[in-house]
Amino acid sequence: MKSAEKGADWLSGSVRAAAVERRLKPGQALFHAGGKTSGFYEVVSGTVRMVRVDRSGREAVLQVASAGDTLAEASLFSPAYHCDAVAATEAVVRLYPKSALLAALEHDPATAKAFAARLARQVMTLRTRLERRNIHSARDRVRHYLTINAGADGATVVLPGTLKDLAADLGLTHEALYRTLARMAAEGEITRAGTVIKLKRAG
Amino acid sequence: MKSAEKGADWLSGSVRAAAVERRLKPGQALFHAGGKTSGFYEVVSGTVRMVRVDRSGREAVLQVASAGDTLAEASLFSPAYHCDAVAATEAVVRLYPKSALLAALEHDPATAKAFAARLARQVMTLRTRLERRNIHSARDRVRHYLTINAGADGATVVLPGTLKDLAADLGLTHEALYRTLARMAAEGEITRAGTVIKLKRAG
DNA sequence: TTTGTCCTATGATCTGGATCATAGGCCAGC
DNA sequence: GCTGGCCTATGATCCAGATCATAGGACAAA
Repeated sequence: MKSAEKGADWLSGSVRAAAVERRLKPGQALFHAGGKTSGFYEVVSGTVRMVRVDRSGREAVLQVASAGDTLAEASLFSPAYHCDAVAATEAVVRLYPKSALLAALEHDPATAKAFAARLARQVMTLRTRLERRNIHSARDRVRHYLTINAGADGATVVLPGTLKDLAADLGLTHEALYRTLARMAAEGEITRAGTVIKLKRAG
Repeated sequence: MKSAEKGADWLSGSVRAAAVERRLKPGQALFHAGGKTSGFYEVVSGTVRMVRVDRSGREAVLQVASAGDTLAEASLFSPAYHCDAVAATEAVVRLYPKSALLAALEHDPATAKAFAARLARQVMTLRTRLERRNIHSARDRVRHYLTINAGADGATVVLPGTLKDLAADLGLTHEALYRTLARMAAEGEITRAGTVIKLKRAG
């Protein structure tokens, strides 16, 4: 593969070829609210925070993007950014220029379809994650996660990261998650070997 | 069923013209996991629940769609549904046939762009709502909401629904929200007249 | 007018998860 | 081998928000 063709494999080669990488120091801004949009970004490494600041100086975090995440997709369809993006750590981002992607959307139906498909899938998983946060009990939240992420056998879940990562994803402290998993295992609802969890029959 | 050109104004006329309405009784299924996908839906009235059931019979809700919401967008890019959709109440839904939308994506760049734009905006707001749920304190959650939803003056928020609706959106009980708003008003952080809230200078 | 429903509101109590503290295991780098 | 950092794990305590209860007001239907 050509070096230029790294990153998001759901984008067509021409769009990926137009991508530009940029290195950021902690605290350095990627763009500011009101600035002219130049495209959307993919985080290669580090983390970037999107922040909205109101007149009274209060800040509100809209998103924290880590390696692999994309950000500011909506800016493709708007002339100006509507929030600030600031590197929270040393970070590398890849810019996919607006013009390249919009041109692809116009002239290349396959790319348009792939782009829409990715966004639709993101909407789906975000809705699911949000729905999970409506569950109060830690145990039911874990059940929800396991049920939805069970593999082809409908019972086995291989965690994509550490238990701490999962705890953050579930909106629990890691302590609460450890305890919950321990209890579920003790009561026979699951069996566990490291980050591989198997759901057992209910009842 | 009449296919008047109502509903989703972000879709081209030709797609809207192809829409089909369907009326559901409580408990009636809209589609089942594994079934061939026929398109995506918009809820006209009532509420529809998307549910995933695992081998052991456990259920997990993926989404609860109410009037105005859309569902199963991702099914456009997949041959089979991956969950069940069941009406939770008497409901009316509008089906946008897969073929019509996919054809539009291929041949009509404007529609493709509008569709992608809508999805991108949804991704953005969902990410923001999810981020908000990471905030533990009720007060900070309300602040986050107000800051992000402040109008052009950066201070005034007109709620789109009732306080109960807002409480649900924030992931709080209505009692907790009432108390939090009362305290914020008492301490001069906000002023409130019904569902119109004004942010005051930060303390 | 009366009844019923729903939103708003606030008091009293309870609890599950957050927080704080401690410790063992594992691995990378020195 | 030793050290430091991080993940895993569990105990003790605390507290914000959930839950339960009660009540006034707005509004629609009967």
